[in-house]
This record gives sequence, structure tokens and C-alpha cells, in this order.
Amino acid sequence: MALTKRQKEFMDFFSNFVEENGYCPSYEEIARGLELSSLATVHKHVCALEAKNYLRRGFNQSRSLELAPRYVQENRRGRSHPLEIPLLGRIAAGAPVEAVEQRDVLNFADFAGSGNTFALEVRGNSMIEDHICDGDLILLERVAQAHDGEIVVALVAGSDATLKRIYREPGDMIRLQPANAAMRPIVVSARDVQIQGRLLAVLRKYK
Amino acid sequence: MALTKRQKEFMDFFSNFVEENGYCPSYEEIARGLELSSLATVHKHVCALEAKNYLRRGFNQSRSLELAPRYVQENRRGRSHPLEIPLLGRIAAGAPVEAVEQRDVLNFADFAGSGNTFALEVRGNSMIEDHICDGDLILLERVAQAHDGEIVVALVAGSDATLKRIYREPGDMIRLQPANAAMRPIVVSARDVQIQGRLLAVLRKYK
DNA sequence: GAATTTTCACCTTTTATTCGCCTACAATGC
DNA sequence: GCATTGTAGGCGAATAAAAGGTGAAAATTC
Repeated sequence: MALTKRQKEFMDFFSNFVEENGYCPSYEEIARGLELSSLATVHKHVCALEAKNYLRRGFNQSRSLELAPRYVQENRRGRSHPLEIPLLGRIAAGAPVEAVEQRDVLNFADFAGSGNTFALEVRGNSMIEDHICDGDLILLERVAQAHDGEIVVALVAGSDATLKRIYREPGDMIRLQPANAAMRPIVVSARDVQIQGRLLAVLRKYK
Repeated sequence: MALTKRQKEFMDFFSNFVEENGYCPSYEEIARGLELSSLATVHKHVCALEAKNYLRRGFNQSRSLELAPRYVQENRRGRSHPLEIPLLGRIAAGAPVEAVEQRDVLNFADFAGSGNTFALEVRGNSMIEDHICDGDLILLERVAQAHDGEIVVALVAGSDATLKRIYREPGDMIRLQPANAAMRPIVVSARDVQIQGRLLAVLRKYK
């Protein structure tokens, strides 16, 4: 009574959907998720999975599917801490992911730095060559000073807040260097630059 | 006996209302909150949710609804510390950061997805044009199937795990497309490809 | 008497079910 | 070796029921 490949995909999709939305998908939503064009196929899968005791349902009731206790038991792995994620290893290293022992844990606290952290959403492509894109979220540590070459959010002449690399220049000047060949560095008097924060991390979310 | 989409919205609204006000909403307040014009609809929802054991109530008594134990249990998850960071606004928008008075909060749970998440460290530059760099950490959702164009970690012929965009090709073939002009796509039979996860997020840490 | 819940009859949209028929593949009997 | 059978997976359309909705009137409690 084990799952077939397709049935496993079904269960994966289903449990992810419920986890994310808090309610059961309709047959049509399932069909879209599994790229099926007929509801009959979804129905067949449901029947098969119910027979195998992976799903429960109410007859003819909308969105009444639920994971059967059997599935829940077989699949409840480390629900430990929402902030800790198993760090399995490295890709392109020629080994299947499962094979890599789980010894490391990725903890979000590592990204957040001390207490003085804030976030911004990036607009524009001034740092694109450093692979910081429009729409990315960045975490910053609130500091007033930065070292040469660090990426900072700086306020120039009290008006523009920009993300740039910072360099000190002779004559008490400051150069704010974009990472975009199409853009020119900003060189201004140190008096007119106010550093707002130093880049700690870049976060990018997909879909 | 799972919740439907609308019932979930009902429960969300109801529990938020109680949380904020400390008392139960009247049917009319519920109707306004869910943009319903008839109290009959509210009543129907209440009956359905009572039957499903998500709500309790006293017959004909005003504002006597309460969350049933079942709901409370299912929804008291990881209230530990979501690790929230203030999201202040956007840069390069021509305004100083402080000026943006935004109440938004960046929550790491938003990145971690459902419970089925794991992390990998990226090696190599095969996705560099998508701005995923050597050394970046990526979060993945464990799925067995992916849609065309999504970025996945795939195991090819049981040996290489790689991060690529996936596309289906005629003849039951799969094309794994790098984002790097110097590299060629991998085209193999669908049988020889095993998807390990779908990209949820990219994290990059500085210094 | 005001606020609130319950009930009525009726409507629309969403959804699950069922039917017949198709392909691929692996196992079985001859 | 070859036909036969069984099983998993799939398609599209028709159908009926559940879920969601309306407005107004009645009933109940405070």
C-alpha cells in the first residue's frame, strides 16, 4: 500500500497547500497544481489515496479532504523551531541532497545581527553588479560610521537615500560607488553624507 | 470536516476580532467584516462551523460565540519569537529613511515557507545571471514536481545535484537551464531527473 | 424598545461525481 | 514469443449537490 510516484507528488502538493492556506484545495486547484486538465483524474487520485488511507474526505462535500492520521505520522519530521532550518549541504558538489548528513542548522538570528537592525526594500539597479536586485529586501545595522568598501545606505544632502559602496577620498570627500557600469559615482563632501546603516544581508523571496 | 476557503476567512476574521476587542462580534459586525449583506449568510456560516466543531455558542444569546477547543489547538503554533525586523521603506526613492513611517514588519517565517523547508549553500556560478552567487544560502521547499521556469535543485542520473531552471521539452525530456551564458543547458530524459526542491528564497550574508 | 439572533423562501456559483474512452506498462498464461 | 489481463494515469463533458449568497420578517433576550 505504498505511494506511487504520482501519488507522492499529489500528497506533497496537497499538504503544502493546506499548510500555506489553512484550507483544503478544490479539485480544480489540485488539477492546476499538478498540471492535469481533467477533474476526473484528480478524482481518481483522491479515491486511490483514500483507499490507501492517506486521505480522508466527506462524500460530495466541497473542500473536505484532509490528511489521514497515517500520512501525518509518517511525515511529521522536525517541526522544531520555525526559525531554524536544516542546512543540508552544498549543491553542485555531486551528491544527492539526502545523502548529506544533517549537522548544520541555519538560524535566522545569524542574519539579524545585534538589536539595531532594520530592513529596506531595494528600488532600482544601482547595485546590480553586486547582485542586489530591484525588489530585494536588505537588512541593515544602524551605524554612523563605515569602513571603506562597505555597502551602506547613505543620505546625501538630506534628500536622497541610496545604497552604495562607500570610500573616503582626499580632501574630506566621500565617494559613493554604485555597482552598475551605467551609473556614475557620487562624490560629495563628508559633511553632506549621513550614513544610515551598514549592509548585513540580502534576502530575496521567490514566487 | 476541514474548513472551506470561506469558512477559513470567517474564522480568521472572528478570531482577530476577539483578539482585538476582547469580545465577540455581533452578526452584523461579522457581516460588515466579511462584506456580506445578509445576516442569514452569517447565521449559516455559524451553524456550519458549529457543526464542524470550530465554534461554540449559546442558542439565541447575543455575542455568545467562542472559538472551540479544536480551533485553538490547531492554531496555537510556534508563537515563540517570530524574530521580527522593522521594514522601514524603500531606498533610492528620494526620501530619507526616517521619513517613511511604515508599520510594516519583516518576518522571517515569511521566508521559511511551510514545514517542509531545507537550506543549501550554493557552489559555483551557474545561476549568476539570476543573481544567485557562489556562497549564497538558498531555502528550498521539498517537492517532487515543479512548474516550467521554476528554479529547482535537481538530481541528474543519481549523481549531480544542481540548481537550475527547469523546462519540459518534447519527448519526455527535461531541460535544466543555467543562468550563465558560459554554460550549456542540460537536456536529459525525465526518468533520469529527480527534483529535490523548489527555490523559495535566497539569503546572502555580508562580512 | 432596542439589539440581536433565528427562520423563511429563493437564487447563483462553486465543486464533486460520474460516464465513456484512451495510453502505457508490467505481469501472466499459453 | 505473443496475446491477455490488470493497474496506474490520463482526457472532456454532463450532472447534481453543496456552499455561498440575498432580503425581509419573526422571535428572543436584556
